[in-house]
Amino acid sequence: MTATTETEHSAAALHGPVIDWFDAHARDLPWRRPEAGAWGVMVSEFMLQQTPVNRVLPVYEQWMERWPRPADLAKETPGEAVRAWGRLGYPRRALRLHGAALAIAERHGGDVPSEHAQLLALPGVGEYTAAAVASFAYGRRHAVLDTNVRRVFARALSGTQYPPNATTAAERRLARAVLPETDAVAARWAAATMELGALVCTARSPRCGGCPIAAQCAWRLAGSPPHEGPPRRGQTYAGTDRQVRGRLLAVLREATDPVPRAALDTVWDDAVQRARALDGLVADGLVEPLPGPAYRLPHG
DNA sequence: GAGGCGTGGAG
DNA sequence: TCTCCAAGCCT
Repeated sequence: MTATTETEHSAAALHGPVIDWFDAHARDLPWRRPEAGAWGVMVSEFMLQQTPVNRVLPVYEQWMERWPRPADLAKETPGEAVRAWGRLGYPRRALRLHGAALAIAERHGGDVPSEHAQLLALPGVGEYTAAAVASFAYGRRHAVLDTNVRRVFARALSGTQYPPNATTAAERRLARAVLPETDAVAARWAAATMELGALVCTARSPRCGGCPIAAQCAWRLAGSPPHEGPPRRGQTYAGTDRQVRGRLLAVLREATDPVPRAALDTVWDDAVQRARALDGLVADGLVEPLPGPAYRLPHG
């Protein structure tokens, strides 16, 4: 028996338990309901990129009520998308979601595309998000490799506590090898492995007592060895340009009229860093400079 | 491929 | 308090 065949064989034994567990324990999230549609799935995926579910929920509800279809968002200025994004973080995602809505309205007749390649061509849609939308919204068969799934596979299949820092070709190969054959089961498997990673096979303290595949988990069978290799670099935040950008944008989100530069000067003492951060926001298209000088969220 | 990019909750 | 980390993407 080849290694690949063996992997597929042992993986097949995981499908049932993991999907059964999902049927019993899946959270009732709004973007999982049928009425969410492909657009709801896409909006949720953008918001969930690096932001926890609990913080996404209220913003998602407001967003979908205000812009129930891509064409509705496409009519707005990008600044309105940034404003409605609120404090979810990484506001470039709001800009990209607005850009994706424009592209969907123009190139796809207002309907979120179902093909992976077409999704991937949209701004802000990478390998993960394209696979997630195709799988969750359209039931297509794709390897959906997010941080949760990578961790579940690292433990259950590879026997390590954590996956590598960056996604490797080996991980993609493994994810494809264990993907169920049919579209419907593959889509269910993708959602189930993500949920297992989010609720049970968590990064800090996994709840192995509640895991449907604990008895087959390669990491546990190896004695739960600690992580080897370079520690994952913790990102410092205090004092960075990111923090300054956040403060500047917070002022502009709250303002309805253009904000004079003098008003922005109060958010950070270091004038050099403040100017650099503001320039960066302008360069990113998150802020529009006006005569005065004054600034506002982008109108066009 | 490494580094930049927000924000806030949990341990 | 401080560290970690949360459904990534882009350059």
